[in-house]
Amino acid sequence: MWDPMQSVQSIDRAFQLLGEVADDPAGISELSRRLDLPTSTVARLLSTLEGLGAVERLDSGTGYRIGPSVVTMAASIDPTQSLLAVAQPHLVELVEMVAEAVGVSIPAGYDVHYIGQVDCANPVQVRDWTGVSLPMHVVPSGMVVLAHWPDDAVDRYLDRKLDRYTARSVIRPALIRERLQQVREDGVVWMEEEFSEGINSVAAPLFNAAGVVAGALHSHGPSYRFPDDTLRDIIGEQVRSCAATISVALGHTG
Amino acid sequence: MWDPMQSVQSIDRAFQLLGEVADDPAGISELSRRLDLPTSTVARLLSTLEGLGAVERLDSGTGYRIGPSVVTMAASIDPTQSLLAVAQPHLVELVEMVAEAVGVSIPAGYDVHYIGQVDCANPVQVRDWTGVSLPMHVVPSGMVVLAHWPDDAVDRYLDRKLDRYTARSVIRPALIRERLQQVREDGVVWMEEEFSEGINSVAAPLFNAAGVVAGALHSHGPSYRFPDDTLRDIIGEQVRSCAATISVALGHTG
DNA sequence: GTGCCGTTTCCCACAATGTGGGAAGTTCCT
DNA sequence: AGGAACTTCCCACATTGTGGGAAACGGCAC
Repeated sequence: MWDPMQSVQSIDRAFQLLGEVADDPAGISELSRRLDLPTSTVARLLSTLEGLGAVERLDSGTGYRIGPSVVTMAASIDPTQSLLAVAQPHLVELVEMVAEAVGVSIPAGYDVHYIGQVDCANPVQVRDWTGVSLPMHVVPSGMVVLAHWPDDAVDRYLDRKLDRYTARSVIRPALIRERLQQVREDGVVWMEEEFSEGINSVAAPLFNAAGVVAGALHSHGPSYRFPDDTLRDIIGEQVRSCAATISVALGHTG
Repeated sequence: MWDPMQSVQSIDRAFQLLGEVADDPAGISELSRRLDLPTSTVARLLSTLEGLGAVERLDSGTGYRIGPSVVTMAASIDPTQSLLAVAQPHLVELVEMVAEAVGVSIPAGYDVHYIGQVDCANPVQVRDWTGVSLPMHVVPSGMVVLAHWPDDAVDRYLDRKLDRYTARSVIRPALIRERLQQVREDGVVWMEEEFSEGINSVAAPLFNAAGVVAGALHSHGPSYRFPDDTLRDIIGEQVRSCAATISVALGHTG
C-alpha cells in the first residue's frame, strides 16, 4: 500500500462502516464488534451517515443498510462508465498476473464495444481497441456474451450473414452453437487468430446485479508469445476468476 | 431540519464533495471554490476518498469523478430495494403535500407489485398494499407502466382475458389503448373505484438510468374525500413532479 | 529560453473537533 | 418483574483534522 498523502480517520472509518453495511446490514453494536470500534463512535458515524442519506434504518427496527444518496451518486455516473469504473482496479491486477493487455467490452446490438484497456509493460503490444465495435462471433468477448443470451436472441444473431475476418474465423451457425455450449460449461473461451492474424485472445463474461451478462473481460496478445503453452490454462483461469470478482463487485450473487 | 444527534464535520464535507463530483467532475481548486472550503482541506478529503476508491482521477489529468467503491456499494443492495431506498425520502415529502397515503410499485410480469407505502396522519386510511400484486389495467400504477412498454408487449398484455374488479373497471382493449395514449401525454393518470369500491388513486411513472420504466409512484385515498375537486389537478401535478424527481435520482436524464 | 498564470502538494502550529469510557435510556425477551 | 440485549446521551481529554501559507509542478504566451 502506497502512502495516500494523508488520510482522514473518520472518513476512513465511515467507509469501513458503509462497506460492512453494504455487505450485510447490521445494527450499531454488531458493527462495533465487527470493526472493533467503540459503540459510541460507531453510533456517531452512523448517525452522520444517516443524516446524509448514505445509510438508512431498516424498517424492521434495528439495523442499517445502504441509503439512497449512495445509489443516487452511483447512478450519476454514465452507466457505461460504471462498469469500467468498477472493473478498472481489477484490470490493473490482472495485467500484472497475465503480463498481457487486458480490457473490457459491453454488448451493443450485434457487436461488442470495447470500452477500456490496460496495457502491459512489454514494448510489443496489441493496439488499444478502445472505442471499436466488433461482431460477436469473431472475438471471445462476443462469444461469452452470446453464450449467455436467451435462445431466441442467439437464433436471431445467427440467422444473418456472418462475416469472416480471417481464414480461421468460424462462421457456420452449427459450429458456433456447439462452441457457445462449451463456453457456458467452461466460463471462459480462447480464440486464436479468428479475428486478426497474429492476435490471440481469451475472455470471460461479466454479470450485473440482475444476473444478466453486462459485458466481457478479455486479455489478448501477439500469437507468437501468447499464450505460453504451459500457462494457457492458468491464464484462462485467472481471467475467469477475475471476471467473477468484478461481477460480484457489480452486485452479482451466486 | 431536526437534530441528527451529532454530525461529524469531515464526513459531512466528504459527502458534499461526493455530491459535487457526482453532479459534475472537477479538480481540487474548483471544488474548493464551489463549496467555499480551503484548498488544502479539499485536497486532503479527496485524497482520502481516492484512497478508499470513492472517487478516482479522470484519465484526462485533472479532476475527479465518482469511483468504483460507490458503485459497488450501491449495487450491493437488492435492486428492488434500491428503487425504494431512493424513493423513500420523497415519499415522505409527498405525503405531507397530498395528505393521503403514497406508495411505489414495480412491474412484475403482467402485474404491478407494491413494494412500499407511507401512510398519512388521517385515522381513516386505505390499507397498506405492500407485498400485493395487481393486474396492470385496474390500477393507475399499472397503467403508467403499461403506457411506457413497447407496442408488442402491450399487445400481448391486452390479448388475454382481462379481469373486472368493479363495475367501473375498464377491460375493453380498445378503451385501454386510448387511455394509455392519454397517460403518455399527461404523464399522470387518475382512476376512480376501478379496482376497489371506495378507493381512488393517481399514479405517475418512474424511469431508471437506462430510460426504461422501472416502477410507479401513486397516491390513494378513500373516494369520499379524495381527491378534493378543487385539488385534483394540483395533486396530480405533485405526484407527476415527485415521480420525475425520483427518476432523476435514479439516474434518468432528459 | 523566461516569466506568469493556475494548479496541486506539502508543511506545521493550533485548537477545534472527533474520540471513547461510561451512565442512562430504551426495547424485547423469559 | 427482572435481565440482557441494544441504542442514546454526556463530557473531559488530546488526538485529529484544520487551514494558512509556501513550495513544487505544469501549461501557455511572449
